[in-house]
Amino acid sequence: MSIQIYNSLTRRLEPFETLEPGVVRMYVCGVTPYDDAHIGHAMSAIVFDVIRRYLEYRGYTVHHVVNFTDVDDKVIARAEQLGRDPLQLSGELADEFLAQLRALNVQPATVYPRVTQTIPEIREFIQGLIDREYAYVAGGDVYFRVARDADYGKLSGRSLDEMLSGTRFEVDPRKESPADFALWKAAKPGEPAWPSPWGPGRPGWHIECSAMSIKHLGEQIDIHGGGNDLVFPHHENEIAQSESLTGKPFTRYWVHNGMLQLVNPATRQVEKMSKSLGNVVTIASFLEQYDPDVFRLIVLGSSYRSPLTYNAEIAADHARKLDRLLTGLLPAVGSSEQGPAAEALAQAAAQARQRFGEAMDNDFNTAGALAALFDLVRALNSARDAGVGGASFAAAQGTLRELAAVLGLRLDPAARARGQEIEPLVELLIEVRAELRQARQFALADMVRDRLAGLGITLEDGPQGTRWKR
RNA sequence: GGCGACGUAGCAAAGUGGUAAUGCAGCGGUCUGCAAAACCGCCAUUCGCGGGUUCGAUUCCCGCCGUCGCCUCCA
Repeated sequence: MSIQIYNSLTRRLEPFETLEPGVVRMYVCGVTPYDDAHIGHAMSAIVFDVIRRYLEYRGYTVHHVVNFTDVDDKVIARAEQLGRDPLQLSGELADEFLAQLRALNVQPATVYPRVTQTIPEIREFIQGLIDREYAYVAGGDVYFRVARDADYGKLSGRSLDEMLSGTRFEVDPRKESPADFALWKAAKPGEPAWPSPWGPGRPGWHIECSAMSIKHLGEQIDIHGGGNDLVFPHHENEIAQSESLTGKPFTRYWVHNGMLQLVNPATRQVEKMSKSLGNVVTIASFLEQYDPDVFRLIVLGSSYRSPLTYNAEIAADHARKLDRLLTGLLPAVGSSEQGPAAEALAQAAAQARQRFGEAMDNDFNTAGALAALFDLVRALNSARDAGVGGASFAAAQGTLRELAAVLGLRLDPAARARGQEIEPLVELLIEVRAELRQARQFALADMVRDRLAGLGITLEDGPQGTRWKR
């Protein structure tokens, strides 16, 4: 059975067949680095990391390209706000994001191209579109002529008529049609700009991905990925640009992940992650508190295409889930390598591997794959209790490690009980200590305070009770 | 309003035209000085609501309700 993969373009599950046998060309839209990366960005990166790891597990060689849109309106606006140089800002943030991806155990892409390093190819691309009359110059801008692209709208399921009738905005008079989009934007004073046949300017959004995809992967690729918020207009426009230039189908399989959404645990209402609500969860802040596997487990627990619900409670649940997985890797206590228990374990390991593959073949059903791993964990713990050890036990643990690694889980034993909120624990000790003081058991009470001090936690007794600080 | 997706136990979340994985939480038991961990068992007659197709639907179709994403330049 081959891998089945859901294609957003056809809205169907399709058998996965690559252009070139054994080789996968995969382009994933990365981020526009204009602010700290949050866990929504991490989700997308992990989704495609897992897809890539599984394809490699199945024997494919994967060429994986992830771009940085390091110059665009948002970057420029943010830089102006901060009084900084736009390219310096986006460069720093991009490097920071790469470091965080490493921390999240995301395998490095084959190449991470940036817009600012792809300007010649972008200019060439645009010129090609102009030559073929798919684009026109207007002032210092260049626009894509949507009307000339017969199947425009095929990815997002919109017709040009619909889009035009829905136009509520004032139309730029230089554009032939409101649906046309910018390929090249003339530079305003003070903005980063590159020379071009149409005057100094910078690439529009959309064009860079088409150009980088062709540059690094060729005219046709197997998988193009990104968040489903990119379906329109970004990916629609990429198809228009690429196919108009080459005359060939651009991407075989469009793969889109669902959005991460915050759910307020009290109200059960979905909240937008926004600075004004003060609820942005950055990758950095998550990793301060939890092992990277915890976030990965959250992502793996549901379908990559569905919305992913997140809140602090869910994070804590998944930290316990990781603890559970890790119990499977605790050492054996016995040493029996044969007998019914050892056989049952070997069988459980084989079954886990099979169920894992079946689940992953079915459009990367990571939740199902994970369920297989949990069953293997129970089998391991059972076998350990039954005295199984030695090579038999090690082999089954090896299977667990191997399959977990395909999902990108590190299963680092040091992650156990790490980073949990210490506040309730300290409060508890304070409460116990108050009882001791009440009972005039001062030696014990002082011991609690001294030992906590040794851990870097200071207690301060006052008239209103005990306060603590780190 | 248009296009798309989703709605399954306290929480998270798979899944299938034939009667509901898995994890967390909870409950009972084994083990333990007592706990913890582990192990064994229990925990949705039911899959947003209402119709329809079918011998049979959570799974297919229609409608409704709810949630989310997107709806070009500019913001």
